[in-house]
Amino acid sequence: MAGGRKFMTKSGIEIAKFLDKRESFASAQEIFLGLRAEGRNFGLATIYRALQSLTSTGEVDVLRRSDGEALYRKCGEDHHHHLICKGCGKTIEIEGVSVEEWAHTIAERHGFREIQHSAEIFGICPDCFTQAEPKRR
Amino acid sequence: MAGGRKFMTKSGIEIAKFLDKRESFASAQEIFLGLRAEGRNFGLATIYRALQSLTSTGEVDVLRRSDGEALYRKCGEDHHHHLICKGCGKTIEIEGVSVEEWAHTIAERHGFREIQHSAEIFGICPDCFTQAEPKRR
DNA sequence: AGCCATAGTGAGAATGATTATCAAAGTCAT
DNA sequence: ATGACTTTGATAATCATTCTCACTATGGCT
Repeated sequence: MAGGRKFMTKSGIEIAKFLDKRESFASAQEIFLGLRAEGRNFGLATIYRALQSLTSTGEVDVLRRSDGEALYRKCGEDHHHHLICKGCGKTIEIEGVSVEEWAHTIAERHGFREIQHSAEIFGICPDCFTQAEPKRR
Repeated sequence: MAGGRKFMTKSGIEIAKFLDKRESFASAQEIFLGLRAEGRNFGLATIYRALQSLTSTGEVDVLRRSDGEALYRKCGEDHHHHLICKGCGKTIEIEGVSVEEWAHTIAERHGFREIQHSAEIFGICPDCFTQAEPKRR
């Protein structure tokens, strides 16, 4: 079920590499600017295209910031959830067996099929908590 | 912690009532059109303002559709999660003690503070499953 | 090498939700 | 009714994302 390696264009590979180096979620615009800062000038359209492709194969995870902007991150391919720092954006992949069970149980109780679920935890990481000042924004 | 009743404008009250009658999440645009269909012509700006106010007091829940559009729903004021039908949008409020515990445990293990979490379950409800054809869209 | 077919790129336009403006209309205690 | 203040809503402005389309790179094939 885990999408296997799919064909990826040259720019797609570079964009994936860029995400590999980050430990936090990044918006398409941040990726665009980040690559530009490295001298790699991709068009926004290319970035969005690559991101779509990467998310469709499951190589990249997406989630929505509260303002609706999409954030992307390169992750392990197996199912997992995230613990995200509201200060610096640092993201930790976590497992959630109890969440899986919970979703399954609830869904069954109500007769729902084709279940998916989302579960993320947000908070302030120890670094940001001690430094009164968050690293980002 | 649960935000108490806050002052609400006249239109805000009408918009809240409109949401009261729905059992599924609605976008701002849907609310706009729905009210208009009832002969209540509010400006979009007014709808968005009321929605902001309602969500800030916790009277209305927000979540993001996969395309990033915000969806609103009048809910019980105590903390809960949602089971949402991907077919008709029908939404059921559910509790998730195990999720709360999970979030708390994980956060503590990593030293995170000021924890929040989100957890929703999506699936096809029994009605939509039997009728091959979903009610909405 | 030269040539075609096809996929990939990117500047800029188009879309669409949300937010900001701001003048006009409503509210209310005096 | 008067003035101080709030609410409203038509419209313009933002901003992320998607679409267009001419142009370029690529890969086979001779």
